[in-house]
Amino acid sequence: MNYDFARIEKKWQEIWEREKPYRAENDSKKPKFYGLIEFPYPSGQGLHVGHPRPYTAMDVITRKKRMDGYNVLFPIGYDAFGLPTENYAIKNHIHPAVVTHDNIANFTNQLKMLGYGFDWDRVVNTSDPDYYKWTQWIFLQMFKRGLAYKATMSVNWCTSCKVVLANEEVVEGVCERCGSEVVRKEKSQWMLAITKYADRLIDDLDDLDFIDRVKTQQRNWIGRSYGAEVDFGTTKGDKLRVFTTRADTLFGVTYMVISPEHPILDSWADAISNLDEVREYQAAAAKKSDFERTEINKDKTGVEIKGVRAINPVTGDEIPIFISDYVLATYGTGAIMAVPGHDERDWEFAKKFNLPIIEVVAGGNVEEAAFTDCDTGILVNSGFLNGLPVEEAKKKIIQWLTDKGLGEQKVNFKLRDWVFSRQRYWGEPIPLVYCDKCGWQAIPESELPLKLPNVESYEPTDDGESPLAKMTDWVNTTCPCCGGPARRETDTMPNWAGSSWYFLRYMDPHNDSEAVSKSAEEYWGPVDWYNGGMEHTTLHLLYSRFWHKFLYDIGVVHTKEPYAKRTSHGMILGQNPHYVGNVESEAEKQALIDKYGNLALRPSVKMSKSLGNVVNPDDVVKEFGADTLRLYIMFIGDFEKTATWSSTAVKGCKRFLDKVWNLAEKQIPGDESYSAANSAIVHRTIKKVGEDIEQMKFNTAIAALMALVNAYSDNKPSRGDIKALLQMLSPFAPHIVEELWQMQGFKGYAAASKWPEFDEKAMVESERELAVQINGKLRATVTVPADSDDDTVIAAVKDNEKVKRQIEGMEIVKTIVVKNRLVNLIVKPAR
RNA sequence: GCCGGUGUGGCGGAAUUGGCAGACGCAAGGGACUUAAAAUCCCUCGGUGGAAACAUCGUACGGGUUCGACCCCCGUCACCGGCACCA
Repeated sequence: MNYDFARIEKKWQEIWEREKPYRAENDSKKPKFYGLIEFPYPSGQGLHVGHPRPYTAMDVITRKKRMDGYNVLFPIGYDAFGLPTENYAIKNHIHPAVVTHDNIANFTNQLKMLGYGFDWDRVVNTSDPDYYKWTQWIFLQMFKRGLAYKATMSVNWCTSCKVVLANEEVVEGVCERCGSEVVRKEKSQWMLAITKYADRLIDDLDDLDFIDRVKTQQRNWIGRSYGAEVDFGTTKGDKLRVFTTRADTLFGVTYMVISPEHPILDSWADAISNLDEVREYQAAAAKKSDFERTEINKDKTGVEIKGVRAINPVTGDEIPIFISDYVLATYGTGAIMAVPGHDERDWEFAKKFNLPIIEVVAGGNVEEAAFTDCDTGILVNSGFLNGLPVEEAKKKIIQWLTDKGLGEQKVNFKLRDWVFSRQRYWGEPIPLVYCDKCGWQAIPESELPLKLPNVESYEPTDDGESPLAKMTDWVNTTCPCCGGPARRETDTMPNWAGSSWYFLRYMDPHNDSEAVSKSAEEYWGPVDWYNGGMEHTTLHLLYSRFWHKFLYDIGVVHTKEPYAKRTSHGMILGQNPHYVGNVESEAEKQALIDKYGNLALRPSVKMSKSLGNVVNPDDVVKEFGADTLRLYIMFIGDFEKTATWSSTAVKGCKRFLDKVWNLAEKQIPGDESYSAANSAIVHRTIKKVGEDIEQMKFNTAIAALMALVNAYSDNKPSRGDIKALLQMLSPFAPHIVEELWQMQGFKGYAAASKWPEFDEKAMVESERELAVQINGKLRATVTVPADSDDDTVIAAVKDNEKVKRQIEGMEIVKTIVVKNRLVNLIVKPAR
């Protein structure tokens, strides 16, 4: 019979709403467990089927933890500031706060419909003044300690959003959100000095339980390299400083390259004989976007600076200087020493401009290619470094340079400071004012929150001013320092601000005197397990680690790191309607390839409206119920890998729940012990499901539950057998389980019951079937009592008819016995 | 180019980490029940040969180590993700 999921799910959701069984207690004696998921951006489209994957996973984990006796914090909230809402508001002339409110209401309904065990009393909303008061407060603390500073610099500018972007928000030269072209623009911006934390952000990864690909990506993004800065002399008599990781190759420098933006060029202007040519190259480089400059990296361009030459500090040789846009102004010193023999880019440039190539590290052929191996190379043609391996030569030359005052050891990072202002309306106002006399000043903390004023129009201006700039009443204020006239900052914070500390607010969400109380933070922190998307690795995850480290430094939090453990889920893809595998005839296939190109070759693709392959969770719940959706999304495949939604495969999970219903809908009499026939598999399943949940192997946990139910179909389950099944199923399918739990007459919530225990001894069957191999090939199986000793096993094997036939006339030269598993007989023909 | 990952039936995926490859599920085929369909239940389901017993091949490809390899080592190919002139 098919169970009435619609009635049952509604019934239990109402009960949970009323009785709040998932509430976390702030003053509990129990051990705590804080499980976190990335809170959603409340978009107008509502929840899509990608959301339930990480949510259900952490719901299952936290439900299991509750059954293990933990005081669990599993919160939810909304990352509510952001551009899509603002753009929608502009288009439809509705206040973004109203749009946000409606979207949140919709999300809340959808999340409740899926039966998640969130603590609904702790919901946070980043656009709520009671929340962003503390976002502003944290920013002010950074400002007061010099970590927030204003700088005029070349920034990424999205031509469509009309807003600056952080480096992390530019993907392949286009805007991460809207996909429009990103150009460079000179603007005065608030910056956060994340680079001051670069070392700690790398080093502290070592002690964290993050999956490796997250650690690796963060390390690569921060991009620490150890090297040296070296001063080269010039014929102008000044110095040109470079950064290099290969100071050992100093004797091999045959020319230098500086970036087109390098400031030293201006001071050389009167000495440069080909100044027009140089200026022309600079102008051409300035016009290109970063993307264009890196896109054409196959063909290097450059201009020699005639009239000024550099002097190699170790050889005293005069060498030419070039400008080229392959040298970045923003990394190192904006100038490099070129060692074409041992650097691929320099080699390429030297070949093109016919510059000399000197071998200073033996081991390759520098006429054919740059030799860059640091592990095997030995220094040659390098004076006092000759004969040394690369690493030793590096140390020796850096010491030499330091002693002579020509250079020093230096660490460089790819990571840039975080561009923190946005020229948009729907974000946290930056709580600073500018006074002509006193400069930038923080507003008094008593004036927080600095609320967003209502504006007539949210349209950003083409010249890159925030819509707030038009609100002169709001902008004009008095200086908190001298009392004179001052103007408010009109840029707002990026949407990454509110999410950089939200996990702390969940610990103490209603506190109006502190961001989070000391006692709440000391009890709940750090987050024990944080699951989220890989796309946030170098954005939210890095930013929030930075903020947390700052809060640690000023004594707000007691741990160096916000998250003890980080895991990540794979995306849910949709079926590709244009996939060539869906059609039979060759002509149709070719037509699809002609029409859609590479797209036609993929069986599954990202869900999108234009492809019409979007799966709406509401529809799935309506047809199969929330429990089936939850179960299927966990069963769909390896949690870490991308998976493709299959509307037919969902049915299998519904059938499984129907089977469970049919087994348990009638009250089973008796005590709560396991039946003799099922005892072993029940114990095994308890072990398997428990361990699999801990390791996020949800698909095999569910497979084990299905196998258990199949066993119950063969051997009628006892009351105890059913109880164990319901308890193990409870984290995955809480509605049907509570209904059956109640019908069986068990007390309280199944979700509040204690996770069943297993006994290793009870797990093994009394008899074991062993594989019998002859010369490594499977030939038979024998059944022996469990844990039989080798002699018993061998005797049983030799007694087996099939084995007898196989070893007829053979001599057994070796016997391998693997306890409770297999026997391998190595035989050869008897002489 | 560099870093990380993946490759197993028609499909999603298992395999106690070196010990019976294909658990569990989907799809498919056959049967039962039904006036019929749905639902449900039973059987089959990697390839080849064979009524069958059984034999033989089989975890991207080529080699190696081992009594034994999806798993370890060497090489090759393909795909996915991240970074990408970072000196």
